This record gives sequence, C-alpha cells and structure tokens, in this order.
Amino acid sequence: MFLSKYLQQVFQLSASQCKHVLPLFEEKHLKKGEEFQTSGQLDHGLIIVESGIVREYFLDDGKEITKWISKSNGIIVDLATFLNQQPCRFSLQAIQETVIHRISYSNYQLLTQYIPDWSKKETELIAKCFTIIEERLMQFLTQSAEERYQAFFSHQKELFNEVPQQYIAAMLGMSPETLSRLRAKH
Amino acid sequence: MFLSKYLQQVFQLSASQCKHVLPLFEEKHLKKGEEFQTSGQLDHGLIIVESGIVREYFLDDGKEITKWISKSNGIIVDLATFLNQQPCRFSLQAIQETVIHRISYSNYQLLTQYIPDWSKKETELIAKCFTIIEERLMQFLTQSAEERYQAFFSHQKELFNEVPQQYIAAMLGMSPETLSRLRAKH
DNA sequence: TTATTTTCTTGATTTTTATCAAGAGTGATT
DNA sequence: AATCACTCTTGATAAAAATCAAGAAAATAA
Repeated sequence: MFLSKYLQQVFQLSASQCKHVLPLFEEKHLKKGEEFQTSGQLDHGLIIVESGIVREYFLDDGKEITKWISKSNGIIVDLATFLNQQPCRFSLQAIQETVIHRISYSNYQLLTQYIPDWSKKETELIAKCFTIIEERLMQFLTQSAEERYQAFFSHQKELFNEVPQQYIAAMLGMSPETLSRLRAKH
Repeated sequence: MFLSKYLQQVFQLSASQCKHVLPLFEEKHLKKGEEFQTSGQLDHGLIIVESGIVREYFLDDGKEITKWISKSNGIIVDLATFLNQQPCRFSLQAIQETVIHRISYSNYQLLTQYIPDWSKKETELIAKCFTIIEERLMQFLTQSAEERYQAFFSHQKELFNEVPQQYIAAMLGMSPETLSRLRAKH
C-alpha cells in the first residue's frame, strides 16, 4: 500500500506498472539498533523507507562517521557502487523500529522491462541525489558549523528528538560537543 | 578531431554516431580571463574542455566562491538546473586560453535520436558526477584543511602552477592564507 | 524500581583556521 | 624599463572548532 502509493507519486508509475514492480521489492521490519547492510557487502540494494529512521555511516580511522539520516519516504542507495555492482561503502542501521522496502540489483535491472522509460526516471532520481549532495558540499564551501546547524535545524527540527545528536553532528561535519553548544546557544 | 575522439572514448559512440552528433556541438575559443556563462542565465549548456582551464564559481555574500576547476577532458554542466531548464547557478571563466565544445539544451535533447541508448550513458555520466561530489563531501566530513590540501595536491600538482591559488583555496574550503601556509609547510 | 549503559552537557585547554594588514613578488601594459 | 594591478606570503591576532575530562541526564536493561 505504502510502496505502491510511493512509486506512483514519486516515479509516476501507472497502476499496472506498480502491479508488476511491487513483487520485486522485499519488505523488511527492523528493530531499533538493527544493522541490515554492512559496508563491504556486495549484495546491497536500493531502499525506500516507509517508517522509522535509518542512518548511513562509514568507518574512518576506526571511527563511525554518519553520512546521512533518512526518515519516512527517504531513498537510500550507494549509487556509485550499486550501479557498478561493487561492494557498498556504507553501513545501514535502523535508529528506531523501521519498515523498509528493498530491491536487489538483479531485480532493479528488471525495472526497464516493466517501465519502458525507467532509464529516464532513473536519470531524474540520480540527478536529485546529486543535487542534494551538491547542496551539502556548497554549504561546506561557504558556511560555518553554526550556519550549517541552523540550516539543518530549520529543515529537520523533528530529527533532533529522535536521533542521537552525535550522529547529526557527524553528518554536519562537527564534533558532538560543538553541536551541543550550538543548541544551547539557540 | 578532439571531440570525436572524446565522444568515442568516454561515451563509446560509434563513428557513425559521432558524425551525427558532432554538429550539435559548438566550438568556442576563449581568451584568458574571459567569462562565457553567467549564473542566472537560462541558456546554459554542457561543456567539454579540450584545452586550457575553466573555473566554475558562484557568488556568496558578494564573494566569488570557486566551486570547481576543470582542465582538458573535463565536463562542465550545472546538472540540477540544466536538466530542468532552470537558470544556471554558476558562472564560468577561462583561466587561460581555452578551447571548449558546447552543446545547448535543445541540441542535447537530440542526442537520444542519434544515440538510442543515450539515456543509459547519461545515467552513467550523472552517476560519475555524483561520485566525485560525494567524495568531496566525505572529505569535509573526515578531513582537516591540511588533509584536503594534501589529497588535492597529490592528484593535481600541475594545477598549482597554472591557477591562482585563491581559487584552489576556495574550492578546498579554506582561506587563501591557510593554503599558502600549508604550501610553505610541505 | 534500581542498576547500568549510553548520551549529553559543560568547562578548561589546545589546535585549527580566519581575519586583518603590510610588504614582496609577479605579470601585464604602456 | 617603469607603472600598475593583481597575487602571494608572512606576521599578529582573533575567532572557531576540536579535544580532553568529568559530571549530569536520559535511556535501557535487570
């Protein structure tokens, strides 16, 4: 139900296309704290978050760096490696009870069969991912930690109550202490 | 000559595809310092650099922030706005005498006619752009100015002699003074 | 509930980086 | 060659952010 609505709204699939495509996804229910994809894994998929929260992180010098946090309606995929079938670089962990829909690479390749213009939709999807990342990069080129905090806070207030702040700090490129002080200040 | 070789190598076009596609590009010779695309412009294209150097920058608080510097074989396009035909966000300036090949949006749309699987190649192109930007973002999440400098220097030594350092500094997210000091140190 | 672990806050300190300013170097132009 | 504009370097200082450490608060488990 959620997934078919999502596919129709976000990818403009027709009802009949949905019918074909839905079985390609696998629904997963995750417990709080559960890891369900580990960096280095070859079999990683594209994931749509129905409910809950997922964080994407990688290891740097043995330290976990949270790269992004996705909530309901978010899409998660390690694009660079997914499309070329290389081991994924990020690990995924549910921060709360979470429901996701996952499509494997081999099923993903079948999309073109059922959705003739999938290639075009795929381009739009990737372009959107690109835009988000580029926006973040430009923030690092122009903004201080405080400005990045404020920009994030104005868009994602609700996450602060649901996600350990250390994860948000890493994602914003600052130490947890700095984030804590910025919060106190505002 | 350059362009057809480029299209064959980078996009795996056949010789006959090249023949159709080449006329869609316009070759431009730019003088040192010449600006040839300004942010806000609606008619912006995708650009392939044959020779010379081009910097891509935007204004932030009246200050020019160099976002990227492209040399021979580089591709320049403001993806997010190009594909949706919105005004471009970046200005382009030749840092040296430069030769580029430019394809307008309307010509770009013709590519599918001559290259049936263009959509697939386009996806690969965008995915590659994404990967580069994501890599840069991850540097900001994990590295200090010094580490970013070293990583850049190890890949792009040659640019230091050809590009004003202030541009490289902006692109690496640090002040020109900091870059100057890091150079002195190494 | 209490105990235990994890996360957050706060202070003190150090390191990193930006800013301001002045002088030196460089290249272009006349 | 001399001038002019631009760029780079260097020092002094200030601001931003990281680190270290300890205690408080919150969440989780027993």
